Amino acid sequence: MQMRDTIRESVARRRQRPLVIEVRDELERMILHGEIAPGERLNENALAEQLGVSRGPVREAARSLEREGLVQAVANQGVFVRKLSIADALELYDLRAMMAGYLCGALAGRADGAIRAELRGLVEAMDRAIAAGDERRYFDLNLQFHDRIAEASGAERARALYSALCKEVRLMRLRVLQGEPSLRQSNEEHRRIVAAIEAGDAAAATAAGAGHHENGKKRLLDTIGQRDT
Amino acid sequence: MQMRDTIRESVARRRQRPLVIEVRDELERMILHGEIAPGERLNENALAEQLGVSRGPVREAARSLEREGLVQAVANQGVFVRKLSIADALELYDLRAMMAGYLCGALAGRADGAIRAELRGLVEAMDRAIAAGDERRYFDLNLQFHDRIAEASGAERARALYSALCKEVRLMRLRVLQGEPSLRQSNEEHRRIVAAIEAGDAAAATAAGAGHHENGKKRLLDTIGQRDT
DNA sequence: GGATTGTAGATTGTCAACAATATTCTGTTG
DNA sequence: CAACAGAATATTGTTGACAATCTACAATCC
Repeated sequence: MQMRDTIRESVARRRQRPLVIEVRDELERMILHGEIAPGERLNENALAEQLGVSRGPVREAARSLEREGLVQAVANQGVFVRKLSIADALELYDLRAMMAGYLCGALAGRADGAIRAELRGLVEAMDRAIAAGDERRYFDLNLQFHDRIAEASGAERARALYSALCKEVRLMRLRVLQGEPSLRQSNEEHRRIVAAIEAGDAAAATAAGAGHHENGKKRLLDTIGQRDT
Repeated sequence: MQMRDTIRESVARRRQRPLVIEVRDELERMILHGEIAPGERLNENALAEQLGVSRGPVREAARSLEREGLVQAVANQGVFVRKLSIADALELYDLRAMMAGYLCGALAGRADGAIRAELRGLVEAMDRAIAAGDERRYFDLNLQFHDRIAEASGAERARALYSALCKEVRLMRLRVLQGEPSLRQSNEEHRRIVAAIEAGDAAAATAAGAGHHENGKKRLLDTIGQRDT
């Protein structure tokens, strides 16, 4: 029974963000910024008052965050910011790497001139940031680089999962000041990813994308001084 | 600040499933059984009355399902059962295959005698089901086989994702009556998975697990008569 | 006759109050 | 003084009501 698309489109354009979404985003921000620490409880009353809404939207937002893995609900006790074990974190890194590989592989099969140029430009900009010793800028560009790949890949579900996994990883709150050599190495990997995408080589792009993300796991293992898988 | 375990245990025992969870499970069941068709709206009032609860829990449950990908919420219009495009479905099959591969690989590194024996037993039982021409039983055992791998893998997040992706795939409501030759082939792949796990060969187990799940995608492509990736 | 506008009904969004449960505090007892 | 019992408090679970918004239909105008 689908009517004219023009109507549906205008409806979609007119729709405004419901309060629940606003609340969810704000809670997510608070958690990711460490304003609510892992293991801490999300007090519905306090949050509702603080955000100027009633408890309903806060509860709905919390359910949303629960499915995303950022919080855990316990019956009659409340929802708590998730506390990651080392094993959890290692698994998250694996999954994120897999997802990144998939996104890169998907993009390799469909990248047009615009996104290719954009990715090349980002890699060069990161080179300049390294040369200028601007780690903060490198960090931002790096984020943008991976976001653009995810968006342009056309793999909507994978992009959403990748994004959620990145957020979950941030629950660890690891300080990853990398230093110049590490940055240079990282951008070299970016270059390999772009090369594989431009060559239309999906397998190589998958491998390059996944491999690049496995560094996070390696750093974590170095930090805690283990040497296992 | 942990007090005696006896108290904590009794608390854990006493806690009952909140209404939201019950509602979520019921809604999920209705959607997966096609009682609410893709594209259809979830009427809060009607569902609340039907389930004997108020709209609050229904709304929270819907948010939960939204994150899981089974429904989609539109502001001021309601939440709708997600309608999958062919592209969506293909992506889901890919992601599920990846996740299954990861689970098999993880299990290869930690499978003890009990789970090995259990998996072997399931494969043999599936053989017998094929011989008896009991497709329904094969279907159940197959589900159990993959569930047990997911549980025993120890990869909690991956297991949850795998489970969610399986549910999403079911939104397609594809009839997959396979016929005996296809079943035989499928169980042969199961055997390969178990062999790789028992050999402790993570790479082989990953490949076998992923490969096995790519059949679903092939069947879908056959069905719609395409030959692309 | 077709398009537009206005109105009525249905539905979602939000809230505040009440009930059920968990946590904390305090006094008592062995 | 430690452990327990019970009250007091805080917090979550659930509900029904009200406001905002959308959808469908009918009356009006060109």
